[in-house]
Amino acid sequence: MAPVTELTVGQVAMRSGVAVSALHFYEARGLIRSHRTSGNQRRYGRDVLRRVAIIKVAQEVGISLAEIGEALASLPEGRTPTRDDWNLLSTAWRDGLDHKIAQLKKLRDGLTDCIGCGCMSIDKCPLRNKGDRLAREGMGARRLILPSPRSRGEGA
Amino acid sequence: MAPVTELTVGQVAMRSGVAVSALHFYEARGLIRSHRTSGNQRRYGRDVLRRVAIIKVAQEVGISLAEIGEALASLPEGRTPTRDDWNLLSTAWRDGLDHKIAQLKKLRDGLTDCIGCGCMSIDKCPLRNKGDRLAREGMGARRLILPSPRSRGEGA
DNA sequence: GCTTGACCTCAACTTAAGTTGAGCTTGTAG
DNA sequence: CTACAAGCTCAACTTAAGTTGAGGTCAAGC
Repeated sequence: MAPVTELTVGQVAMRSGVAVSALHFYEARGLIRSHRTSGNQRRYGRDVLRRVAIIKVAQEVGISLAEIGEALASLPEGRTPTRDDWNLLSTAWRDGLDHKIAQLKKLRDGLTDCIGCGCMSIDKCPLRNKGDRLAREGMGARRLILPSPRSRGEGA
Repeated sequence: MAPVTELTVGQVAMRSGVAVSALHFYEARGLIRSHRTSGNQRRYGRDVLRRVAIIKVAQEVGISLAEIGEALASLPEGRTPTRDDWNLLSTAWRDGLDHKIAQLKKLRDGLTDCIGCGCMSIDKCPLRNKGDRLAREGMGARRLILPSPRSRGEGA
């Protein structure tokens, strides 16, 4: 029984519930790391399970892989989060989530107001008129966020 | 003063705040319609503004173009929504929004619980263990929704 | 009558987060 | 020692919602 602390991709996939291809992908993105055997196969330390768990939680919260990567990388020495690190991360993420919920509520209330209102006259719709601002501020509910390299849609 | 009721793409873009290319795109998707001049240029009726307004609101709520298209198409004769139609649509969408908010709240509460907890031991994390279910139910917060044609990630 | 500017089509590119497949290597069990 | 499972790399594909660009037409002002 040599130290079985090393895990293969397949084992990590099984235990973490993410696909092997996803693990490769995360590694390419720098979210997890591995070393290789003489035969070029990946071996992971057990800490990878923690990292993957965090990645999954963060994703559910709506954090992009890029952001997750930054958060993990910003930790001292890029170490796998300790309990304290995790407190920091999860607190920040929870706050983001709170914010998103608040935005959605605003939107819902707008929509509620809108239901009986004169929306159909286009110009005096509360949602149309405050919704714009809301959307431009970048809430997370849009399916795909395009940074839009050059915005050329200037009004007038 | 002949009926100036006809709008060019550019005019619609200006008045609705969406790019010309997006209007083309919506048209290709069947969300809006136009007829053409002898010179093959698009002309829109004023109702297009209403449709576009609705599309934008629905998008903010997190509805995909496909769903919006279906909703619009499901109206009798595929007409541009009347006030009553709009009531129906917006009510349904608001309910969806409510649901999404509820999901996010659950997630946030899980995260809150998680902050002080023994998460880092991976196995006994409440979020890890109920979060899975939550996520699989398909909440809207994930950035990109992949229908995943064949799911092959069967556990054990 | 010609030159802008708005319009047209169509194809290719973008981002995110992976998946799928081909073609090849490793490792292990019988 | 030889299969066969698992691993490897790399490229191409997927979805959503458009954008960007090339190459060509239309309309209006001067």
